[in-house]
Amino acid sequence: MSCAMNDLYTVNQLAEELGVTPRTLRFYEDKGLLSPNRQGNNRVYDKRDRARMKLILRGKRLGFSLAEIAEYLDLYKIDGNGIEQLRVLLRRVRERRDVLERQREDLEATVAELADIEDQVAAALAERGAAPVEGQGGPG
Amino acid sequence: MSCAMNDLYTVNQLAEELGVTPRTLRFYEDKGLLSPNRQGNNRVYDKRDRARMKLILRGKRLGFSLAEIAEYLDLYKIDGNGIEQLRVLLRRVRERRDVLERQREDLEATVAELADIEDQVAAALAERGAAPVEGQGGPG
DNA sequence: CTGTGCATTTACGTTTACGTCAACGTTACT
DNA sequence: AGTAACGTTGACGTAAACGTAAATGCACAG
Repeated sequence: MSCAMNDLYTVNQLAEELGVTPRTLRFYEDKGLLSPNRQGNNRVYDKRDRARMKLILRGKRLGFSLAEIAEYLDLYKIDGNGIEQLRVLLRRVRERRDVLERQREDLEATVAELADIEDQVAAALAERGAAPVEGQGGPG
Repeated sequence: MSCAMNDLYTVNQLAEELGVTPRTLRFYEDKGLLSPNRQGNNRVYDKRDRARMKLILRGKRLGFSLAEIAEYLDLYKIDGNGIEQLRVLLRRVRERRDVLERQREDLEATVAELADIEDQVAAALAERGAAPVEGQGGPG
C-alpha cells in the first residue's frame, strides 16, 4: 500500500481530483509552473502543489495564457527581492489588476446583453403561446 | 477618392480602427463570424460589421474561443425560429450566463488576492525604508 | 521470473488563431 | 506603358496547450 496519510497525491490522483489529465500536470511542470517532490522517480504532489494548481486553473478560466499565469504566480514570491524588484512587482500587480478591471466591464456588458436576449426569447415564446405548455389561445 | 461618406470601411481601415490586422478580419470571415458586402471583389464593411467585430473582440477578451463566440453571436438570431429552437436558445443563453458568473467569482477572488499582494509589497517596501527614499532608521 | 499495473521520458500529432509570404488583379497617377 | 498602392486568394509557417503513442522502469502478486 502506498501509505497516503498526509494528503499526498500521485499524478493520476491529483489529475482526477482537479479534472485534468496527468499529461497536463507533467506539461505544467515542464513549463516551470509546478515542481512536485519526487519519491524515487515518481512525482508526489502535496497540498501546496494542489493549491498552486487551483490558482493555475483559475487563471485559465479567466483566459490567461500559461506564460501569463507563470508571471502571476511569481507575484507571490515577495521575499528575497531588492527594492527595485519590489517596485517592478508592484507595477505588474497593478497592470494585472487593470486587465481584470477591463475584463469585469466586458463581463458585465455581456451579462446584461444576455439578460436582454433572455427576455426577448421569453417574449418570443410567450407570443407563440408556449409558456403553459398547452394553451393554444395565443393572440393570433 | 473612395467616396467614404456612409461609415464604410475597407479591410485595412476597419482593421486599424479596431487594432487588429486585415488577416484577422479575413480569417473571421472564413470562419463565418463576419460576412461583409463586396464591391466587385473587395470587401466593404459597414457599421453593423463593425459592431459585430466589437462583440467578437469582447468575447476574446473574456477568453472565449472563436467557436464559442460564433455560438454567442447566433444567440442574437431570435427571429424565424420554432418554439423548440427558442427553448434550446434559452438554455444556451443561461448556460453562457452561468459560465460568466463563475468567471466573475474567479475574477473577484483574483482581484482580492492581487490587492493583498499589493499591500504586502507596499509593506515590504516600507520595511526596507523605501518610501521616503532616504530614511535609514529602520527597526533593524 | 513473468506478468499486471502504474509511472516515467521522448517524441511526434493536433487544434486554434492567426502571421507571413507568394502570385496575381485593379485603380490611379504620371 | 510603368509603377505604386491597395486589394484578392491560396498556401505554408508558427506558438500554445495539450493528446497520443512508444519504449522503458520499477514494484509487487503469483
